[in-house]
Amino acid sequence: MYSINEVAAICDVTAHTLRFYDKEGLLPFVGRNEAGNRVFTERDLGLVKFICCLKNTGMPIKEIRKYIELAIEGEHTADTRRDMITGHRKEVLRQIDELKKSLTILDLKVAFYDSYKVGFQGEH
Amino acid sequence: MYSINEVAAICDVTAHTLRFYDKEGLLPFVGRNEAGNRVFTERDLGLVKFICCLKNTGMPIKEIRKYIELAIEGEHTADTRRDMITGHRKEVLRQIDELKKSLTILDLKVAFYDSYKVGFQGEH
DNA sequence: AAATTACTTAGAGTGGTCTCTAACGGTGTC
DNA sequence: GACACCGTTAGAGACCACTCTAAGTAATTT
Repeated sequence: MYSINEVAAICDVTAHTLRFYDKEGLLPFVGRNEAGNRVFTERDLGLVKFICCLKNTGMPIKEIRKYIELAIEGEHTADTRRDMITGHRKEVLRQIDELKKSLTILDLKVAFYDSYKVGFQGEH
Repeated sequence: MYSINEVAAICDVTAHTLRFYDKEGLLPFVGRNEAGNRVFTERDLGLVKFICCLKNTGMPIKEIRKYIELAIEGEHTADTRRDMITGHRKEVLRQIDELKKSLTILDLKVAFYDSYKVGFQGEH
């Protein structure tokens, strides 16, 4: 069992952010103790980690909520969820590809600065 | 010579965005024609493309402005600019690395959904 | 001459993701 | 009992990067 601050530390977010996610419907699975405080099980922690993975790869909160809602709904939504993840996987591949292209441009720029240093004159 | 809309089309942004960038100090090098309209040279286009490259890889507008200001300042800022780009290059490498890690997690999830389909029962 | 098109400006509004504040409640230790 | 500490809520505010509006100018087409 984990407190909100423990989960926050593990997932590298603030407790504020987790409460914000809860308010946005991303954490409907989280239970409470007698005092009304959020209590995260090991399984909850795993889901939060996955939510952070989706967030870190640019999935909007709305779509993450949709995914969570489907997960809560039950087994019969598994196909839809699989499709969401494979679709998002493609998007992540696209992001990686774009970043790699940009990296090439940055490398060229650095190469220019280096060539400039040794006397080559060109445009910047 | 290019109009704002031509540059917008080439760089896959809107003219609105280019004017916004201008207002933010990202395009101080762009000239005007007799009518007061922005006119982009081939060299300007190259710089806008590079600005978009920086933006697409997550460099904040403030930092891009700093880079542009240095470039305008002259040759003696070349070292600083080189450092900015190599620093940003590292950041892009970090982004790619993180995306690849996230991709692995997504792959595992897809694999789970597939194993689930053929009868394996586990956590979701 | 009127309409259309392309551009201009200042400035307001939007959307997303936090981020923080204020006021409060319950638990543990001295 | 007092205080620290961890948690709660509603809601305001911040920040970024646009995105759009309103009102206007200038050139071109019909």
